[in-house]
Amino acid sequence: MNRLTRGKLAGQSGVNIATIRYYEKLELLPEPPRSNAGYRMFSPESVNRVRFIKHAQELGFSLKEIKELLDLRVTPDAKTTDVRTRATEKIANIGEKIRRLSAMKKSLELLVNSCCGIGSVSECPILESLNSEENQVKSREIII
Amino acid sequence: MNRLTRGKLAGQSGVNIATIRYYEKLELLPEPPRSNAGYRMFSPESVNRVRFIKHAQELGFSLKEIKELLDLRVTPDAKTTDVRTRATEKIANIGEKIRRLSAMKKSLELLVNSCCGIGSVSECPILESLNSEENQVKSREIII
DNA sequence: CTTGACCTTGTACCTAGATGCAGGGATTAG
DNA sequence: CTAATCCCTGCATCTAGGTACAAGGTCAAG
Repeated sequence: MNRLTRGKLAGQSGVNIATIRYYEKLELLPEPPRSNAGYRMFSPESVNRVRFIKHAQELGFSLKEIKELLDLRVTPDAKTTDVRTRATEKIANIGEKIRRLSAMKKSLELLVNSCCGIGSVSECPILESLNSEENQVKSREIII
Repeated sequence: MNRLTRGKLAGQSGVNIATIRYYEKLELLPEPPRSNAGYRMFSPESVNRVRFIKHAQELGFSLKEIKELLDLRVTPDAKTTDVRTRATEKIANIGEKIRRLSAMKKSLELLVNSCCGIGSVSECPILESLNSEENQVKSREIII
């Protein structure tokens, strides 16, 4: 079955071995079965789980939020509508992040393009992304 | 000129007053002029700066990275090519974040859509986003 | 059957980011 | 004028996330 010790899991997912332990404590990783000697035996999918956690952190999610994301699934006992509600909230949340990142990207692209021209560039170009964000919020408010 | 004390800046940008002080120490905020009594007099634009910092944090940027983003501008002394290089790197970095968030969003949308149907849902749907990420990486590698 | 590299647990420590407190001055409302 | 409320500085503390260390058990190579 090719199960992994804690060290192997850490190595393959590119984190410190103590981090695995920490994630176990926070219940980000399911409690793994143990060998006779008491060694943890992680499933190979755990590697993806740890990688996902690291990626999600880089996207600004806290470990608590990441746990919520990982817990989003349809199980026999879970109320389907509840799962759907939570998932929909997350989708909106993620959409907002994408919109903000896009605004930042756009500002930087403007900066790069203006570098070669004579176009006057604002004092702090990236701050412009905030303006476009606010404009979007305003227009949404007007619509609503 | 409508300048702001530290408390006012904190209030208007929705952060704790001590946070402003902390950001000053890290040079995320330019050192403001002082009143006769030694009070800080922030410009109104500082509010946007602080808001930008908070937003960028939610997108997974560290304060150090945020400083780099804020420092991206064309100045008489700065080498234009250098600014452009750094900005281009940031753009790529942000693009990657957008791709990952989009993958996560897609997985969750799949989950929500499958909620009402009979479609079998994977054990942990959001982890699927990783797979699509990796596929993209693989295809890029093949191309390169 | 021993040695080195791994595993176990508990506990202490570290960094980033933020916040609180204390002791003293400035400002403003009554 | 005085009390409340703000501001100043230096220093201590807090949380999240992560690491390190120590004392002991296990396993695999030689």
